[in-house]
Amino acid sequence: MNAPWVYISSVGQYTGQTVCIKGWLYNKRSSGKIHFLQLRDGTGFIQGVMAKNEVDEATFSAADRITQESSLMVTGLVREDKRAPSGYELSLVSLEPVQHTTDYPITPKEHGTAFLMENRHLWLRSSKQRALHRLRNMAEKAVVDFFFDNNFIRTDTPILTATAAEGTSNLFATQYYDLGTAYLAQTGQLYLEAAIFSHGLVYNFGPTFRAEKSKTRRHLSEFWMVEAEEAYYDNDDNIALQERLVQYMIGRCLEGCREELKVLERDTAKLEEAVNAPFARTTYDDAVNLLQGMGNPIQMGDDIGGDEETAISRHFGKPVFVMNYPKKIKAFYMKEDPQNPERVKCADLIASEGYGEIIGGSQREEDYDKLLERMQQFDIPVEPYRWYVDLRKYGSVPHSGFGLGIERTVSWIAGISHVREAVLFPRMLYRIYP
RNA sequence: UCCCCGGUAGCUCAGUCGGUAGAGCGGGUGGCUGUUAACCACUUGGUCGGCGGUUCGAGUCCGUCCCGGGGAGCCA
Repeated sequence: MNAPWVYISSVGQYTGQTVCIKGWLYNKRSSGKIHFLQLRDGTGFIQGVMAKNEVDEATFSAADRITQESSLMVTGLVREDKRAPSGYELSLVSLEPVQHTTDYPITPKEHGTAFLMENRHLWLRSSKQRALHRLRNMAEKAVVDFFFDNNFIRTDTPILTATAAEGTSNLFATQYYDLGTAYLAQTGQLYLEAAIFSHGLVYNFGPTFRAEKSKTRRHLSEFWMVEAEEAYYDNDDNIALQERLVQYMIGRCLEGCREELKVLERDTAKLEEAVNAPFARTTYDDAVNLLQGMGNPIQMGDDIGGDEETAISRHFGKPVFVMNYPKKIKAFYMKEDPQNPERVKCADLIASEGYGEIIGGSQREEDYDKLLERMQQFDIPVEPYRWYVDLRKYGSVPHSGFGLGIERTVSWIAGISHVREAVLFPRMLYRIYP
């Protein structure tokens, strides 16, 4: 049998022809003299039908014995069939097991998340997980395309660093030769700030590490972040850029991942709204007043927590930028608001539908003396940051930047309840296996 | 670190007032030519998270430890 090997995704081009599919058995149903084999090959799913009176006895009993998640190669005639979800079926003429699986732990029935996380290496094969990671693939492609098309240069920043950007706690430490302790980067921002003086507009995309002892649906110890840094952009330019990026990402996913969003049972109405209408904008002060008006006990000067974010996002009904936070609760490098020195020129983007903060960004302090003053206020030693403050001496310019969390953004687009599914093998407070 | 919830068959769970350990799914056997988490019959399957205590008797009550889940703080 010399049937050509084809992928399920392109099987429609072979209607009426006999083809070979190489893949795995997803599930099987049988009615004694007819077998229904649910096949997948990485590109899609198709049902193979084998009737007893159409094949020899050995072939029929091979299909009878084949088990869930066995690898196999089959040949069959491609047929259009209205009863098939994809519109196509395979009339099987032969079946060759590649490896016979026994006792596959994940059945087509319900499982708890603890069990599924323990079997993450197998869970990835499930259709919802497949859809999710294909959606992530599209979101990442959108990021790269967006920045490329907008004249940004991808300048990936180091993962091993000597210093902390935002305080020394919450960092993973490791021994670095004879040079002392190195830390896994929790941001590449400071390095990107150096790169704008070479390229003007830059971004990075890579893993970032935070040893926060957070156990919530929004936290990972290792997550992927897109960070951009823009010379001569003020806070408003920065926000406008973020809005365009997020809308582009959602638009590409809506357009290119219709099947995946259907598998994920995502109600896409809110996403379509987000693409077509401007995001809301508010200030920290207005948000606090709003929350207080809703009976929230938040005080002026407090940070905005998870519950407050949800309340704000519900109020606006769409993604919302919260701008100009108090200086005291934000990082040292953020630029003071000239209108109000107690506030900084920053913005967090809170996704809609309760998905929380997906972007943190700000205009940076570009003045040498002001920056040193702020570092002093935050008790940050200058010496390890000598190179960073140096940037304010040699052609300093106003500039801004932001970081977007990929898993949070993908979770929102996918409509899933926990970021841990949005990354292949999540690293969390109590989980590093598998 | 703190608060809340949970741990019973391979998986998902039920287990009343402290009185013989249960179901569905999975596995096995048989049946079924259009199944869609197929179905039907039979069958298999237990260190009730560990240790200690109360009791004639503990899955159930008490103490303690371990493991997991969600949240707070912090953040993307």
